[in-house]
Amino acid sequence: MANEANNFPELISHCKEYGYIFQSSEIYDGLAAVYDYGQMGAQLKKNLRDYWWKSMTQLNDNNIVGIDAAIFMHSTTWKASGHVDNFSDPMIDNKDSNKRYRVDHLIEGFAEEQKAIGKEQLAIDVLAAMDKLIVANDYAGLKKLIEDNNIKCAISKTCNWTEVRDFNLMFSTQIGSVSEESDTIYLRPETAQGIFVNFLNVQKTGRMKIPFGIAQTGKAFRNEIVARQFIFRMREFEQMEMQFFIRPGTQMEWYGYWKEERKKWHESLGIPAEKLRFHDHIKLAHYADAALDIEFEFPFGWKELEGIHSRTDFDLTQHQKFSKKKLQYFDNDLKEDGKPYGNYIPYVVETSVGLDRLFLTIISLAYANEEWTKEDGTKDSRVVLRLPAKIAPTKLAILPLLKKDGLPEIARELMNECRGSFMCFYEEKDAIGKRYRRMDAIGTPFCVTIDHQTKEDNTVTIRYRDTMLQERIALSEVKKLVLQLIS
RNA sequence: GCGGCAAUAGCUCAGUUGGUAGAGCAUUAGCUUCCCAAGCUAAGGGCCGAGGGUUCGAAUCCCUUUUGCCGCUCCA
Repeated sequence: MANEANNFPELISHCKEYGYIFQSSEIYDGLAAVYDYGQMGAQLKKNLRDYWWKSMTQLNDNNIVGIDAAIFMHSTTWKASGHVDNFSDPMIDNKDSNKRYRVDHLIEGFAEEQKAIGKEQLAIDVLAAMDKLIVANDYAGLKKLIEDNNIKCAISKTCNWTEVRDFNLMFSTQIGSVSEESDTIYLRPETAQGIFVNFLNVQKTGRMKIPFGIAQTGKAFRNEIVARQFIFRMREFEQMEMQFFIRPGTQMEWYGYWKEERKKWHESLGIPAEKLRFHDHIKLAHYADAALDIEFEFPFGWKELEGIHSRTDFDLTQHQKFSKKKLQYFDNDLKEDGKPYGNYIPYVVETSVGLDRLFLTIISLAYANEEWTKEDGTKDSRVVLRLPAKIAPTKLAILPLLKKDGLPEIARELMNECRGSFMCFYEEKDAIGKRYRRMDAIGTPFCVTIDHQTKEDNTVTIRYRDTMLQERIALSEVKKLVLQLIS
């Protein structure tokens, strides 16, 4: 039935055609790796976000509260987190070997070689020129310096270089007066730091007792050099993450707990277990003592959907150091020896999902271009989005069979009854079959049709998207039934 | 970033050796229609991704650029 072949380009067209996703600034030829969500997409994305938020906070047994921190943060935040220092060096690529070098390392290496063969003055001159250019941020000058001295790639032995580029992943801007260095601020490259800097605020004002979690959804920004595959890797994206604060030494236990818990959550959205897998990180980031990805099999391969990281006390320790404010917790629970655990900086286990990636996961699973043979032997087909009813943008389409004989009036009445409880769509144009197909294409799980019989016995036809089956139910039961089916 | 392919209406595409754009579907208005699109009538919609060049004349040839997909690379 469904297309087994790679239907990714088809899915991208469908997303555009039915108002799910548009390229940003499309009338100006677009902006690379930035996308807008349309009228359907925005609602689906909101439903996914709400579903996550509710299951993390309202329905969770583990004492989790939500916050909404600003995108702008004090610039010292990113010094503390390591984002500034680890990624601010100009880089250059060799086009033949595809090897990437830090520009200063490349030139220093050349100077060492010159020194070794006795050309000390040249080495000194080159290094002096480099220092001047780096201070001036003169990237074109650096490239010229490399070319003028015929500095070669160690692998390809060629001098075929790209432009010199700054590989810092953070976007920067100015706040207030634009002239002073200290006014440079960054668009957050991750939402996590907004939680860490608020750790004590939340713990104290919420009287939170360890273990507890702080959840947050929000935009983050990364100036990716290569950003591709539709909405999978975007320069502006939305994260849904939760930092779970725990007693030191218990991190592996909680890491294991959240790993399983989060996989189950994805399965609760109808993602088949065989399309999900864990991928343990071998090379760990500077902040983690254990890390894994929950991967999904996207149309273009297995890729990260969510990250689970045991971040130790790295972040809170760093913020304590840079802010000179104590970020510790007093644990009154008693140890085996009868004394309280006392003061400590909590350890953290993080769960972090990309909302846009979850969106892509859900919609790529839902999309199907189906064909079948009818009883009379003719072919029939439809394009359908089998979105789970609980997150579908529109839940119910209300369709008068004809736009006369008082049928629209009954339909409008039902619309008014239901629209306060869930998203409804009213349509009286075109043949009923055509309207069903349109609802299939945007993923509406239920359609209710009002016909002449409705006027006689107050019953309607409800038609199910996935099975295409219909049944007759009481008009008065519609709202109750749909509410039950979308919960 | 490197390499490959591509860009014509909302979508899928056609456009012959260069002669100032077409189709199907979709959309809108109306008719028809008592439950699964592709009946009827009419209408709207594109200066061919953008800029420059060659030419009497460019969607078509050349250059630059933007955007997308694929492979490699990258992803603290």
